[in-house]
Amino acid sequence: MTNPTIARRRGRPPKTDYSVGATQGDARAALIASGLETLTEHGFLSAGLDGMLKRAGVPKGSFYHYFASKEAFGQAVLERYARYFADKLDRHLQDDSRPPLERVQAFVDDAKAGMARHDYRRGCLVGNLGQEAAGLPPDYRERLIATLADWQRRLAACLEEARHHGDIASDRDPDRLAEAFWIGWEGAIMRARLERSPRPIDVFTDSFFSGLDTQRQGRPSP
Amino acid sequence: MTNPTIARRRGRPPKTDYSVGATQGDARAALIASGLETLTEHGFLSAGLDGMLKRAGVPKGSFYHYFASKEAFGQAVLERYARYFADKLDRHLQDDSRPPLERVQAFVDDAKAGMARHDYRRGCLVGNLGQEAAGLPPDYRERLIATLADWQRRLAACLEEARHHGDIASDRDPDRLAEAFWIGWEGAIMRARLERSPRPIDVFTDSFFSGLDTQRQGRPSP
DNA sequence: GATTTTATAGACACCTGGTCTAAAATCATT
DNA sequence: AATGATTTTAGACCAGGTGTCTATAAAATC
Repeated sequence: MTNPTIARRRGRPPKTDYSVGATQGDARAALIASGLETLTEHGFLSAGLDGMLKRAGVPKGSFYHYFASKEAFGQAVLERYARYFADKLDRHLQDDSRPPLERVQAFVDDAKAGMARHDYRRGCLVGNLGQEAAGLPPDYRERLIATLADWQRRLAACLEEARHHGDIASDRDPDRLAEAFWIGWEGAIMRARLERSPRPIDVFTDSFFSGLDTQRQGRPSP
Repeated sequence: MTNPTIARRRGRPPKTDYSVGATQGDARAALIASGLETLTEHGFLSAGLDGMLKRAGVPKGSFYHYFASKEAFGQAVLERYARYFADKLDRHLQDDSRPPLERVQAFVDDAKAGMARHDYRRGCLVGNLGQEAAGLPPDYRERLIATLADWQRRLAACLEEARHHGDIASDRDPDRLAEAFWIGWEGAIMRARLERSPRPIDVFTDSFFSGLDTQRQGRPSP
């Protein structure tokens, strides 16, 4: 709502406009940013274009110049979100200055802080759209599944390191652990949003970590 | 869709109609049953009354005779679902003929079979509505939180038994474990629906059980 | 400078979905 | 049997959503 309204002048904008402000002149980017905010909060189906247009300060007529339909728009937003999230994952999970499991915890803390910053009103776009999959165009399903598989690969690589590092029992499969992580993660984000509290995320991650290695349960190793 | 269409005659129906058929004459029950099917698949906001009315064989005009609004209808459906689910839980978790953890697995198998029966198109109503909480009337949030707390109590009691039974490490808190279970459970149901597969449920439950007791990881106990 | 291309403005058509009112059919009572 | 009350229904209504269309303006191209 505090978004700077981009130039509303009629007709093709002057070339120099692009260098004026951050989002100024780039209606498409403003629309996607607005879509990210709205879709992470309300999902796709019950989100109205009008609200997103107003938030971006872009008139309706411009929307269909940049996107073929609301459906195509949603895909663009999802793609952007997936990239944003994968970058965040890599930033933490490939941080060689810390042991692997600490990197995972750092990612969790980062995500938790993000949720708190928005008063636990926004969730994970993948989770939101996943729940709506029944009413979404079929291509969405594939994209969502592929996105989760991508995140799983990135996490599994880090867990594999943790296993070599001795923090995960050697008979556990990092890939399956990563799969379990994202399954539970989506549940935790959903619940955190429902209760407007970070607690579900903590309960889940503690449970996840405590299942990796028996040391964490205060039992002597063999 | 194969639901028996109830009498569509106009005006007040004859008194004897109530004894004719099972659902006949009871439009309210038919509506709730229809709502259960639709809302578990599509959620609340993007579900249209028309579809549910058609499925129930009840004309549109009748709806507001039985319910004050779509919102009140949703609450009635949720209440019904919570009761149905709590009954299912108790049926399994209080089955004294089996050890506690086997009862949990029996519940999981039951739920899995239910999902398969509907081709993984229907999910958990609590999960669906939870994800939509941002756009739902505020009373929904409380009801959803209370419902999950109720399920948590029922599961915790069973896990407490399991702890006495020696299947759970004595330093683990059954209540917190139960909390973690439902957090992950909702994630698993969501993912199973997205992938139209029981695998996410298996991955989650295996992960949950393997975190309860180190014995399950093939390590010698102290 | 004339033409074409790109971008915007905002009304409008069309549809769907939730709500409400007036009417229809039956019951209850005299 | 006639009248009034009760229960159910049909369909109109209106708000809000998506997508379209024409007019306009600036820039690029010729």
